[in-house]
Amino acid sequence: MRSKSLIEGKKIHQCILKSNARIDNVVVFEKLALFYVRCGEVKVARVVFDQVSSRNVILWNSIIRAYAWNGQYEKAIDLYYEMCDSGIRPNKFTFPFVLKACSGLKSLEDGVEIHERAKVEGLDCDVYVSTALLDFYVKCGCLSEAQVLFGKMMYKDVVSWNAMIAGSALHGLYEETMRLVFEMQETGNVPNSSTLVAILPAIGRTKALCQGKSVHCFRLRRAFDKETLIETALLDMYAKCDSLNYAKRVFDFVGIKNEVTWSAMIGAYVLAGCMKEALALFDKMQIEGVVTLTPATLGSVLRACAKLTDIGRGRCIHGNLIKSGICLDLTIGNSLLSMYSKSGNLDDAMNLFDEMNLKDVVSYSAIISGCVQNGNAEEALLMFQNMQLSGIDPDIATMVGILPACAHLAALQHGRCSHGQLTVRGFSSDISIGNALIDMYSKCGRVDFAKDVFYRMPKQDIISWNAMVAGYGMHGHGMEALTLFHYMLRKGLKPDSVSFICLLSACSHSGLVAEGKHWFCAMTRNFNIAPRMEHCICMVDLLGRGGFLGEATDFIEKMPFEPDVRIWGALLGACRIHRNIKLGEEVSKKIQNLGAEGTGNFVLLSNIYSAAGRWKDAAHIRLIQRNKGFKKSPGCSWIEVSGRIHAFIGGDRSHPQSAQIHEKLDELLVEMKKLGYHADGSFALQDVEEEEKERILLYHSEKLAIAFGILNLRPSDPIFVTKNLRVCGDCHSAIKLLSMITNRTIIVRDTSRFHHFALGACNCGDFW
DNA sequence: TTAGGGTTAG
Repeated sequence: MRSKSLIEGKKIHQCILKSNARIDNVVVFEKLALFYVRCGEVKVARVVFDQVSSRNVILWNSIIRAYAWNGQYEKAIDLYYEMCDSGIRPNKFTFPFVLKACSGLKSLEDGVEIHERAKVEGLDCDVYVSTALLDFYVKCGCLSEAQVLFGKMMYKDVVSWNAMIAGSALHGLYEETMRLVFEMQETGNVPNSSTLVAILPAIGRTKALCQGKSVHCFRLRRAFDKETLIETALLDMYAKCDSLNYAKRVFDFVGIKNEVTWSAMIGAYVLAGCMKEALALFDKMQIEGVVTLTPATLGSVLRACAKLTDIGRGRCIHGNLIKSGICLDLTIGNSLLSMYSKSGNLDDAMNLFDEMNLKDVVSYSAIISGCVQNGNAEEALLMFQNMQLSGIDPDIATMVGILPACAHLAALQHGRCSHGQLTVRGFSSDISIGNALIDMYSKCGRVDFAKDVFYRMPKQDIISWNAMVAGYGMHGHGMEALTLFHYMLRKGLKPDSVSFICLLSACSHSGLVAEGKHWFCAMTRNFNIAPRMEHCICMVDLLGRGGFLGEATDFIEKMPFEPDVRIWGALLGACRIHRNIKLGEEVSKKIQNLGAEGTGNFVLLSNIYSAAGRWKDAAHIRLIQRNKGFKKSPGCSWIEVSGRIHAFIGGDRSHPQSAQIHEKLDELLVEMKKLGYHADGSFALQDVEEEEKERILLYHSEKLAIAFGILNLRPSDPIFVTKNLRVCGDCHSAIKLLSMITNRTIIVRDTSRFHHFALGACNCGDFW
C-alpha cells in the first residue's frame, strides 16, 4: 500500500518538476517533503526540504522527527540548531523529537542546552516536553535530575510514570521502582504493557519471585498489547528467579515467538546449568525457521559450548559466522573469545584476540581471565598493561580478573598496586572486588591484609566468608577458620557447598580430624548439603594426613560414588607422609588402572620408594612415567623483591647473583650441620653417593630462592617464596633450621598450603 | 523483552 502510494507520489513529484512550478511555491514542496517523511524516504524528504525557501515549524519538526526516529541523531540535533538560528521558535513538538536524539547520543551538553531553551519558551512544564526531558536525563545517567524533574511535574500521564519507573529500574533501584509502581496506581494511572516490560527485568535481577508472580497475575487479568514482549520479559524474569519450570511453561504458551523469545529461553537453560537442553533448543529454533542469530543468542549458545567443553560445536558456529560475515560484531567476538579460553584453548583465544579489529574492556577482561584460568598469569599481567597502553580503562570485572593473576604468581607488590589502583577508581566497596582481594592477599602470604579487607567490607556475601575461611585454612590457622565459620553461623548466614570444602580443607591442614569429621556429618544432617566428590577428597586428605589410613580407606569404600583419581591421589599423598609402602603400591595400581592423569601421583609413589631406599622401584616408576609421556615439571620457586619476580629452577646458575647465592648456601650449610642437619637423601630421587645427594639437595629451587631473599631483603622482612610443586622433605627440615640460624620468618607457599617457618619450626606440624 | 568479561574450594 505504502509503496504503491510512494510510486504515485513520485509521479506527482515528477509532474511538478516538469511543470516548472515556481520553486517558491512553498505549500506544494512542503506537502511533498511531509509526504516523503511519512513514506520513510528521509533522504528524498531532505532534498525537497532543502528546496523549500520558507519553512514553517511543522516542516522542521517533521524532518527532525524523521532523523531522530531513524537513528540519525546528529542530523536531528544539527537541524534543530539550524532551525533556531533561522529564527524559527521551537514548539512543544520540537523538544521531544530533538531530546530523543540527545538521549540516543547520550549527549548531555546538547540536552541541557535544549532544556534551557525549553524553559525560555515556557514549555518545560508541558507533559510531553517534561517527559522527554526526564527520559533524556535517565538515559544520560543523571537519575537525580530526572527525579527532581519528575517531582516538579504538575501533571503526569502514564508515559511520564513509565519513564520514571523504567529509569529507576535501569539504574538498579529495585525498591524505588516498585514504590513508583504502587504510587502510580494510587494516582489513578493503570500500568500498561510498557510498565510491565520495564519492571520485570528489575524483578528478575533482585530474584523477587513473589513480586514477579503478582505481575504475572496482573497481566493475566487484563488484555495488553505487545504480547510477545511481555511474555518474553516474564519468561526471563522466571529464569532469573531460578524458576526454570515456570520459564519453560511461559515459553510453551507464547503465541508468536520472536528471536528474542527463543534467545531468552536458551539463556534460561544456560543460567540453570542445562547446557545440553540449551543447545537442543538452539537447534529446534533453527529447524522452526528462526534464522536471525542475535548476539544474545550466540552469547548463550557459546557459553553452553564452553561449559560442555564442546569445542567442535563452538568452532562450527565460529566458522559459520565467518562465512556469513556476522562475526564482526564485538559482543559475538567477545563471546567466542570467552568460549575458547573457558574450554582450555588459550591459543585459539589469543589468535582471535589478535585478529579482532575492535576490542573493548570486555575483550581485554576476557583474555586476561583466560590467561589466568589457563595457567599463564604472566601473560595476563602483560595484557593488562597493553590494555592500559591502548587507552582502555579497566572496570570492576577487569580488576577482579587481574587479582587472581597476582595471587597465582604470589606477586604481592603487583597485588598491592592493583589494590591501590582500584581504590583510586572507586571500586573498593564492591563485594566481588573485596572477595578477590581476600583471596589475593591470602595467596600472597598476607592473611593479615586479607583479614583487614574482610572486616572493612561494607557488605560480605557467602564468597567473602568462604574465601576468608580458605585463607586461614591454607595458612594452617585451622582454629581461626573454625571460629570464623561459627561466627558466620551465629550471624544467621547459610553455608553453601563450597563453605564446607573450605572448612574441611582448613581442618585437614591443621590436623583437626575430630572437628572435620563432625562438620562433614553436620553438613548433610543439619544443612541438607549432599557431599560431593570434592568434600570426600577433603575427608580422605584429613583422615590420611592425620595418620588414619585404614579409616580413610574405609571412607573411600563407603562413598556413594566411584572414587576418582583425585581421591586416590589424596590417599597416596597420605601414604607418602606416613611411609606406608604397601598401601601406596595398591593405591598406585588403582590410579594407573584409572588411566592416571598428571605426574603428581608418579612422583609420590617414586618418593615413597626412594624414602624406603628402594631405588630400583623408584627408577622403574620414573621409567613408566616417562614411557607414558608424562614429564615431571621441574621444581621452580620464585620470590618477589622490589616488585620484580625472580624465579629459580633446581641447580640453576643462570641468575646474575648465582655465585653469591651458592656461596651463601655453602656458608649456611656449615651452620646447619652444626645444628645436626644431614641431608635427607630419600628426597634426592637418585641413587647417587651421599655427598652428591647433599649437593643436589642444597641447590633445590626453594633453597636458592630463600638464599636470594636473605641476600636482598632487609633482615626484618619476612622471606616469602612460592613453589610450583610441594616442598621437598629435605628442604622442609633445612628451612626450619635456616629460620633459626638467620632469625627470620620464612614463608613458603607450595601447591598444597603455606608453611610458616620461624624459630626452627613450621606451623604445618610436618604434615603436608 | 534476550546477551559478551570477574571473586570462594579441589
